[in-house]
Amino acid sequence: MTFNDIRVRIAPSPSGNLHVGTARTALFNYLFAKHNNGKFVLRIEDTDLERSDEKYVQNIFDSLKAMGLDWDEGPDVGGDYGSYKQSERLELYKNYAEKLLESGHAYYCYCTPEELEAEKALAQEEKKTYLYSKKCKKLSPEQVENFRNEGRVPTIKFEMPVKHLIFKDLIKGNVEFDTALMSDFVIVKSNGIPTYNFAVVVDDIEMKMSHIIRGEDHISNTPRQIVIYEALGAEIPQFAHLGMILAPDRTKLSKRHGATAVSEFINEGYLPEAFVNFLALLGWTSPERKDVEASTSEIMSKDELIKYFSLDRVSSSNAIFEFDKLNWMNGFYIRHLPTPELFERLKPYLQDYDLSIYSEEQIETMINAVKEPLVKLSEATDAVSYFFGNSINISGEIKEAALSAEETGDILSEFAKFSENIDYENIEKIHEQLGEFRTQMKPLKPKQVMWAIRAALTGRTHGADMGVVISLLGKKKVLLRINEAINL
RNA sequence: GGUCCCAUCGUCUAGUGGCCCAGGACGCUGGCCUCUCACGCCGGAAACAGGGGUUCGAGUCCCCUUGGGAUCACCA
Repeated sequence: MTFNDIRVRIAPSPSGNLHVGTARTALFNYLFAKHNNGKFVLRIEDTDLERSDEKYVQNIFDSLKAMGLDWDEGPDVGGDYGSYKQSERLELYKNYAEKLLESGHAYYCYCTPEELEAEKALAQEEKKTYLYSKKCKKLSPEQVENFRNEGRVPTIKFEMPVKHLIFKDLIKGNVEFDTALMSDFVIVKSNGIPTYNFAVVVDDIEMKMSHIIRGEDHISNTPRQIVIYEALGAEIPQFAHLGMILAPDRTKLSKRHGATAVSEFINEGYLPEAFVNFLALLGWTSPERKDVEASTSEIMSKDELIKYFSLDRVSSSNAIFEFDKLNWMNGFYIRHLPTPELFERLKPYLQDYDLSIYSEEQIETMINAVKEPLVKLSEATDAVSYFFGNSINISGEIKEAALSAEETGDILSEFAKFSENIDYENIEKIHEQLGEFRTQMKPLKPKQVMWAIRAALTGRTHGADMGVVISLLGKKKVLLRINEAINL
């Protein structure tokens, strides 16, 4: 098999928004494909009529696109092996099921759910592994006729061949199963819809997948899928099973741990590129890079990830999803974004403000002054709030902390006078003038002086550079706020 | 419970028998910078789950124990 033949896929079921686990699997598939000059395919597995919803298909599209994981073939862009929605491939599965029926690998099963339950309960009681009795395998024509008349609609079951099965997993190594312990299983439901294990195999064969990279929750499905490949005489793809992503409490990542959908993270203000970078490092590490400092060697663009990615550097164990590193990384990306670009990304979070009162240049100055501590874009809303509106609210807490000292009144009234002559247009100059003011206020401590002015002007005990604050606010608002603070 | 997978700092991990009294990043922490928060810079604490082997030598190979995870559907 040449490198050009590499074809991988991500096959989410649209029964919810794109989950971070699925997103990470998609990423690894994407990186593997791109690194090897292969194709990355998107297939929607919507055979669960009950739970599938078109709105989730849209969410999957949007999330994948936001992450920059563009697919070469998929429901919207098409491809040589479509349709890329399972619900539109029903005829195909039917044909394959027919083949299996003819070759004797599969048979009709008329058992009712109740009968099956009873068998399982019995096995449970005897503490034996449940194996279907196969009683429907050798039904006489009369019995079939009777069941039909009763109105029973059969499922199609695949007969599990008994063998010692080994497959070589590209991440886990050899994985072995004894199929004698595995029951015959349904491949076509009574409603005519194929089950997952059957549909994936048919699709992966038809779509010529070379590698199946997925979560290790699928390991136990693998032997069932392999025997279908064999029954169909098809070439078996290479498997690679990724460890799970766990929540900090070491259980499966779920809603109760907070956000689990990629779209939620993005809406909260995580940059897609930071999120992708973080996800890539959950289970994979770059080989040592001599072109960069160790301290930033984990910061990688999509192109770098593609360049360095390989399956043999993927960890075989589970990984815990901790926010600390994601937060740091997101902040790092925010800090390093060119200002105009950052402004663009910040706009959705600044909608409540009248940005037109400032020039583009002033906005950029403002953004640069508040961006350092941002962890998420959404935090910008609060971080710039005091640059807007005339008066500000000063909470009792702030008043207590920064404006309650005896000298505060003096500092503020002196500053009110001083502010008449500030050069508001020139931030550098303001810094110098602020220095002069601090000297003027001696022996009061510089910190105390600045603390009071900051609190009066911003209602905060910390925030943007005071030169920037004063410059952007301008004389009118500075005076207004100082006077309001004096009269507090 | 059966079957399968996994096991290095709190977390993500480097490590493929000697280069490791175990390296990096995040977090934590001490200091510097400083008008605040932060950023940045310099330093620190912090791990090979336990027990047996194999070997001149084991974090690295084998076995057992323990722990964690996954899976046992007419869901995917």
